[in-house]
Amino acid sequence: MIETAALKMFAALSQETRLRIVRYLVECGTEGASAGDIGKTVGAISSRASFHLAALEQAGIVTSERQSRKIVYRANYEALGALVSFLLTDCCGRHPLVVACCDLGECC
Amino acid sequence: MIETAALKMFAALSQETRLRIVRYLVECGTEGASAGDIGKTVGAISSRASFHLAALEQAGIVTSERQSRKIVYRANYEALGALVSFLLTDCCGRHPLVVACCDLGECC
DNA sequence: TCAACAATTCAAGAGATATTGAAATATGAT
DNA sequence: ATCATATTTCAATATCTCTTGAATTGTTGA
Repeated sequence: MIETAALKMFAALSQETRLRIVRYLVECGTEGASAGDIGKTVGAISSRASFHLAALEQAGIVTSERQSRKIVYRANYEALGALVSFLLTDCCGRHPLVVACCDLGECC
Repeated sequence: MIETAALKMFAALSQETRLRIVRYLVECGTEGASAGDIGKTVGAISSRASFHLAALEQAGIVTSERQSRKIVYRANYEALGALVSFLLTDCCGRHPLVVACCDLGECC
């Protein structure tokens, strides 16, 4: 993962509404959820939900697909995994204290 | 880790200069580095380095300690570990795809 | 076609963030 | 005391981000 991509992802996750969206979509799994559904869940009017969903998609954290009238959003697990990897490896050099603190066991 | 703390840390890491500072300080280990040293390393004039170091300290990502004339900054490995944990567990629910993508082996 | 539903786009305003250079503070050496 | 070093603080400016409500686009069903 390139630094600029990580910066965009961190920026995307640094906003309350967007972080809630991500957590909700991770729960939703491969089914995903529609923009309207997401907006209701996180308490955002349509334009606001749309704004933040666009930001998340721009950052590569979610994907979107039109399904008839609705647009279904899904978490991009690969991207999230890459970000965890970036943070753990590229930023923290898999430092023992970091590994210990995040309960990763002995394998890391 | 509480959500607001994670939001602050993500915001702190979403800025190029600050991300560079963090990566440098992680390399420096327990010795840490002075503000001037950090500024030169990441290419920032003193006031800018100071501004970003304050932001990182505010977010809990680094600590500071005066040593005679210099102020030594150090990476807060516990906080970074907690953030990795938050991202992996609270945000991604340790989803198999995420775990796989970030090369965490079988233990997670 | 027309009405409804779902979502995005747009414009405007408020607020936050980043950069710079100058001034201020703190420490140590002569 | 005075000076040099190290860092922070401040003011001004520019830019980016977020929110809202209204207008627009796209899709489906009567």
